[in-house]
Amino acid sequence: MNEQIRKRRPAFDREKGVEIAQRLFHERGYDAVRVADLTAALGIVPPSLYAAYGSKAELFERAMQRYAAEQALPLDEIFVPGKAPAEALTDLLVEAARYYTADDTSRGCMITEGMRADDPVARETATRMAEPGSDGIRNYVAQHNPERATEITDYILLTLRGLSSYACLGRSREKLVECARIAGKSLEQEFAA
Amino acid sequence: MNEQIRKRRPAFDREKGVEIAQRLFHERGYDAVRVADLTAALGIVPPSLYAAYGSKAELFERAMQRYAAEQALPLDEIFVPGKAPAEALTDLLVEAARYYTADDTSRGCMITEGMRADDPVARETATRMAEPGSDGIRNYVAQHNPERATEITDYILLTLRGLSSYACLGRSREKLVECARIAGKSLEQEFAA
DNA sequence: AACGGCATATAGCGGTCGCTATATAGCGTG
DNA sequence: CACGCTATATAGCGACCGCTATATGCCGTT
Repeated sequence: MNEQIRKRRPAFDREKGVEIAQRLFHERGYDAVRVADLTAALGIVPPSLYAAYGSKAELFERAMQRYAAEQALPLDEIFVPGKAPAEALTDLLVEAARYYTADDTSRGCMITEGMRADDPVARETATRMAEPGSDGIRNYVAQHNPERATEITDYILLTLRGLSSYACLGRSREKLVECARIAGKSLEQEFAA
Repeated sequence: MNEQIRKRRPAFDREKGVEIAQRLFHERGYDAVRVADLTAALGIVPPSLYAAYGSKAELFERAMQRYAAEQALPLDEIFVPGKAPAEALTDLLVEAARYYTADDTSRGCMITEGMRADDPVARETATRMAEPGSDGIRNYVAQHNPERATEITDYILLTLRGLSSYACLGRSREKLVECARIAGKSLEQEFAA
């Protein structure tokens, strides 16, 4: 009795799996997502996940690469030449506020929050992936105020962390945008001639 | 052979245990601290911990109460009557920057970071314990700018989150203080008559 | 049609988690 | 001293973790 034969489903879509994993990791954070959550969401069993991606940490890295490629802040569009730097950087903060509240399932910045994971491998991966963004901001700031570039960039990055954390708490988009605007007012003084 | 008798050590100091637990939780966060870490640090075995504190979550609550009582920002000293509100709130941010970098083992604000724990019970406990501080700031702001009290308070709380998160990343006290000062400059405009 | 290789499935490993049933040591009380 | 109570110790529970050894169904190739 109960002679159920083992059904084999067709091969699953690897890239689609990364997309689903990205959503899960972004929604709950690396530590809170279990391998069982991933396999359930992907409709597969653990060996398929490991055969396809190697490990939970490697799947996380692929998910973050996808995130960075698709949902990174468009620095090029925000840092247009000729725009006042204080205005551009305020736009960056406001745009971040909007990105971080794009939907109520994915909260905050996936990379920023990944840097705070308990798992050291995930943390280092996220920290590494955060560098291009930080460098992009630092380079832009240095072009307009080289003497204060480090301080201003730290202030921007710290405010971005505040925005991401606030988003993770479920604070509204309006609240975040308003905070971003207030934070931007400090920049006018920093870039005043 | 190996007839080792069971030695019973004298009763351990409950309050000292809370102090040690506070340091551990503050250093690594609720989720990253295991019961085994706590019992090892306290020099006891699990049943003693559960007999004394009930559970890991209850010990965390007692540790946070101790933290709130001993290491909360001295709002009364910072919000002195007659002081310009922008200056007082900037002092609050700068003082937070100093508190959050008091030593290299306890990073950030224990309550602020507790609100981001994966464990829902710990998260709710921290969220509850954060309310008096938030209310204190909101009340002070409302006394000087009732129309913008919500927005300014959100900005302060968001910046405090940024400071705490930056501290958890190991950023230096100097960096945090400088960020706090820059953040404070927005407040001058908010309170300008 | 026959078959080799691989992606799937079942089942479960070793480890760790928070927590506890049970036994015993030592203190306070008479 | 004798006793009872409580806080300690031993030992381990059940659940879950990330991960994998092994078997088998399916596909592409010939």
